Amino acid sequence: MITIDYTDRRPLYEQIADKLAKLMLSGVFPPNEKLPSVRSLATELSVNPNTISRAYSELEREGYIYSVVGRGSFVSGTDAIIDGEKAKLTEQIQEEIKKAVSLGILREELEKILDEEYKEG
Amino acid sequence: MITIDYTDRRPLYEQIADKLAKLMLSGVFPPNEKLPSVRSLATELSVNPNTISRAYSELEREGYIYSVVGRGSFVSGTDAIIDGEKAKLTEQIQEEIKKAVSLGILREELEKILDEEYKEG
DNA sequence: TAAGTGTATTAAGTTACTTAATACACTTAT
DNA sequence: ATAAGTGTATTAAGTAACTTAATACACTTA
Repeated sequence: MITIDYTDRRPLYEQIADKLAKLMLSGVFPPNEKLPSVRSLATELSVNPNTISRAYSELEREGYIYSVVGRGSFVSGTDAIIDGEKAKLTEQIQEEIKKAVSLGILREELEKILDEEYKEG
Repeated sequence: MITIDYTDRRPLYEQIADKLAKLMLSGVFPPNEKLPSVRSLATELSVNPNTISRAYSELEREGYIYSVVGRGSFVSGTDAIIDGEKAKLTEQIQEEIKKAVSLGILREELEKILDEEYKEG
């Protein structure tokens, strides 16, 4: 479900939180769905439970999930926020692509990046 | 000339290299201009000379500057600087596209932006 | 009651970054 | 020639964030 990329410079908890967020946004974990328990996900990823706990804390702080002692962690509905972020990010990307064009970066270069990032991962 | 932002999560050498790069691109340091010496900039920023040395090494690796023992460090020609800037912008775009993917933005949306910006004319 | 849940604490280990103190070979100015 | 200034390299030590490890607690569920 999640694979850890050890070439990634970011801390594990951040990387795991990001991938979980992506899974939630892609619908693998719909709103109110129960996430894997801290201990089970730690075992699955061969990582310390504290690391998962921190990843979940970050996700909770960002509004993606909510956790209840004794019950588990659950996906919260964040669709409105996400739509806003999408629009903002899209504008940002367009600005950077404008800079790329003026610097003479070829479209093929950017297509190559799209191939990488939209590969599955 | 340069101020250090201690809320920035990146390492000092990277932050300093970035700001120097921007100064070069904005023309504050024209091609072939002599940069501050490792020791003087270290003193000015209250930072260890090794940290400046590493920042300069990064800039040299990226083609922004060239260094000569006994003489100093100098801004490279415009072409080299632009190459460095291209590399940096490409990295930035890749980061944003990563975010786009995790937000569920479809590839087609980004292709549409590319169509707009790379339209001939 | 037993097992599973999130959360908290303390300790130890790891890694990258940073500082510090030197040293070297070289260039420039005196 | 001498002194000062240059980039670069090395070794050591310190710092901070991250990670692992071992427990413990309060709670919920089967």
